[in-house]
Amino acid sequence: MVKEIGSSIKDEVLIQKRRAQLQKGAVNLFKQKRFHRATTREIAKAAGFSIGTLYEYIRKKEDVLFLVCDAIYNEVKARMEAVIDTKEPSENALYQAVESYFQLMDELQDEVLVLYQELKALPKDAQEYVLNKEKEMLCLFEQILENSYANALSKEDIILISNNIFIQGQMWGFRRWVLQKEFTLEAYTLKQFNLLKNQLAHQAQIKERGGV
Amino acid sequence: MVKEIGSSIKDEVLIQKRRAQLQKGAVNLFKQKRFHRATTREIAKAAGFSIGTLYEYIRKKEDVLFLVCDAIYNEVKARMEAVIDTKEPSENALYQAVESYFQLMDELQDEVLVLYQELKALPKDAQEYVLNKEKEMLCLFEQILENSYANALSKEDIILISNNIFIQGQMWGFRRWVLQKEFTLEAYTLKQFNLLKNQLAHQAQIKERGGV
Amino acid sequence: MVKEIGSSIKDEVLIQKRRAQLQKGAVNLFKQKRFHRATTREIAKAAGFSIGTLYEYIRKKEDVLFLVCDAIYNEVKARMEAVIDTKEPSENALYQAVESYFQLMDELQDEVLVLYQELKALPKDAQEYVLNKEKEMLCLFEQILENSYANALSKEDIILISNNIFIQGQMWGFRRWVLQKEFTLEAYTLKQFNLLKNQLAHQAQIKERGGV
Amino acid sequence: MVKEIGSSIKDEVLIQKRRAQLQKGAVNLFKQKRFHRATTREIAKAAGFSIGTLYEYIRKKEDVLFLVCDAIYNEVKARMEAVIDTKEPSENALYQAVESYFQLMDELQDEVLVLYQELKALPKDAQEYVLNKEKEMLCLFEQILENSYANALSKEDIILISNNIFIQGQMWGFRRWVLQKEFTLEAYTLKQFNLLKNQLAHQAQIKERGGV
DNA sequence: AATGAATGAGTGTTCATTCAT
DNA sequence: TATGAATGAACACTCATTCAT
Repeated sequence: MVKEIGSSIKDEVLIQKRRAQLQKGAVNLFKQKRFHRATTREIAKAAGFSIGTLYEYIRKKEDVLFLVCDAIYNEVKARMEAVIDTKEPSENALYQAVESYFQLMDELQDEVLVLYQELKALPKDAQEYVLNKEKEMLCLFEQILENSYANALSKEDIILISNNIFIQGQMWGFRRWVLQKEFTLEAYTLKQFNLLKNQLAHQAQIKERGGV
Repeated sequence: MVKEIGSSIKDEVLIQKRRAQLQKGAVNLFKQKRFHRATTREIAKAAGFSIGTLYEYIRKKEDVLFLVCDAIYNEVKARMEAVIDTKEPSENALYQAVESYFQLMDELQDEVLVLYQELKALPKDAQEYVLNKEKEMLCLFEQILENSYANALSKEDIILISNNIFIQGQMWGFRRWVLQKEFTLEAYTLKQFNLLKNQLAHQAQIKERGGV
Repeated sequence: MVKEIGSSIKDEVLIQKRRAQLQKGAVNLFKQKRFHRATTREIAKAAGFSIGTLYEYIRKKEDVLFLVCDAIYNEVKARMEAVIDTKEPSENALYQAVESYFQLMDELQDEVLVLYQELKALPKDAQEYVLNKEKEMLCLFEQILENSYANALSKEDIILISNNIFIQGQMWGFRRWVLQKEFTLEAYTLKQFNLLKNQLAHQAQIKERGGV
Repeated sequence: MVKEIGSSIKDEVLIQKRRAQLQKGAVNLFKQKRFHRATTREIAKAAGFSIGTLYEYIRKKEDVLFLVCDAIYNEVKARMEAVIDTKEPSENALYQAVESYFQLMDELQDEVLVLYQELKALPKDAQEYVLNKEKEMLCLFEQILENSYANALSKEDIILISNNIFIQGQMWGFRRWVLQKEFTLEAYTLKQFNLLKNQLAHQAQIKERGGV
């Protein structure tokens, strides 16, 4: 599923190049200044071209935001899938997934922050597009949990824990002013994974004994 | 600490009344239409007075947002403190706090959503004001954890777990399209608290044995 | 039938006043500079208010044009009807009508010129509105001809001659660089009416003799 | 008198060919979309070449309009002169001229409509160029009238009647929604010519008798 | 000679804010 | 104290025109 943005430029390769430029410049700009406050002229300038050229590659200001969102999620998904596919489901696989995900959230923290800050400003269809990508990511975690802890966890546990992992990754970037002051990424990853492991271990014990 | 908004009206009681009106109308409006998209005229209308009157009680459009933020955090803090004050520190106290907090996040989910969506649009000093209130809340959880699990948890554990609780509460509202489809608030609270308890239990075991 | 333009101003009397101002200024401006070339800022200035105020009384630039058109046709229609109503159908009545109409076209020549220059730029529904008013005017002439020359003229003659009168009136303004150099309005009216009378006389003779 | 448009192309034959292409495409486009609304890109496309190529054959967008005007008037003049040259001045010659002219106005009605709709948008010098061509046409009618009815008509009559003929021809295209619903071109021509003849006959009678 | 990517001045429109009543 | 008409800076977007290839 790809959203068609539209352009009056004929050279497809050039479009790709310019849009990459644009997306990069835009993220940079949006870090300092939110989408709403950034003018189209500023966006153009940040991308290194004129306002006229900007509008050769997009149709609406909104499209810039979409470009940013799309780039992030594609990156996230690509990286996550690369990690997942190569691993046997196991505690180690879960660790690998969590570590990769947290690592990614660290690297892309600006982009992800931008994405979430602006998501609500996108038109409904673009919002759904992003939420779908998000669902796919949640599914990755759910699958790993399911594969590795099928008999320790209920369906509900899996959903809840996946969500917890998901937002703990984002939290690293969102709440950096608290967390990154107290922890290194490694420490954060290790700590959270330990807490997670404890939960899973405990849930397993409980289930063994036949409790809720 | 109270942010001075400024007003040309002398009657303090009237100011309070009008601002309450304003804040209520604004949240209603912002639920449907983000702050950026809402015009001052719409805000005035939602509050039930004219654009001229609006500007008798605020100085800038931004102030409206600030009013909303302030109202939310005051409410949160008030309720949380009520819980804390009446409880001995214990597992039960933690449960009470978590439950109250989640309950509050459920009740105020629109407001909190609005607050977080717009936080970054506020001027730096207002942002800090909000983040300070947030810190106070985190401290509440930290205190309870400290009081009840002092020898089970390291300082880092406390910080991390407080943060986890904090965002899990917000998650209930932010990710409602996933979570509120799968869980009732009670179930969510119970599940998360159980997972939390398991963590704490496991951490305690570990510490007992003299581990990490 | 009145086209609703829309305004955010509540005082109806003020709206009327401002729109009259606007329409007057706009005609003045459009005499020198066509609608398309005139900027909204220029229009506002010509009307004596700021760009912001302009948009308190219209919704779109187009509305200005509509205001102009509407004012003109209402004026034309009102004046023509005043003349017609008071006259018995007769050669004299026809003369009165033609004279009044030509007189009017002389007085409103700028306005009418503007109207016809810009008519095609109006949205379809506004165009129809104007053409309807035009039809009403044609009918006035047709009625007079019918009443006074019923047995001298065929239906087709009436239509054609009405059209001829109609455009001869407009011609006085449109082709002023030729006609107003050669004739006074009185001379033009007299000449054209004489030519018209001759036609009618001849048609009558023809019909009397029973020919086409 | 030919207006110099300017081109960076050396090959004169190619220039003629491309400009013919351009003029044809432009009329087609302007029928649907007025000059002001048509973009240069659309004009280039309608002519079958790129925007870059368009600007090899014109200097300004305006030039396109000028090209259209020029083509129309040259055609009109050529045809009219063909008629004049081959005819003795007489009532029949007048009929031939009127018929040819009306016929042409029928064939070129789109072009003429475009021309008149946009005339006022042309720069002053181009407007004068067109009005001069118009004057030449009026002169053709004046000459025929003068030659054939010299002693029946005053100079003023000749001017007035020439103008009447002229605009009745244009009227056929301009007011097609009324006239072409009621008449065929032949019927219209015949009717108008009859009315004209009656006028001329009557004027002749009057002059004979020595009146005004 | 032909192309089409790049440019940026210019336009319609919005909306926070002011201020006379 | 309340009103709402007036203001103009600021913005998204367009499009005629240029110029390197």
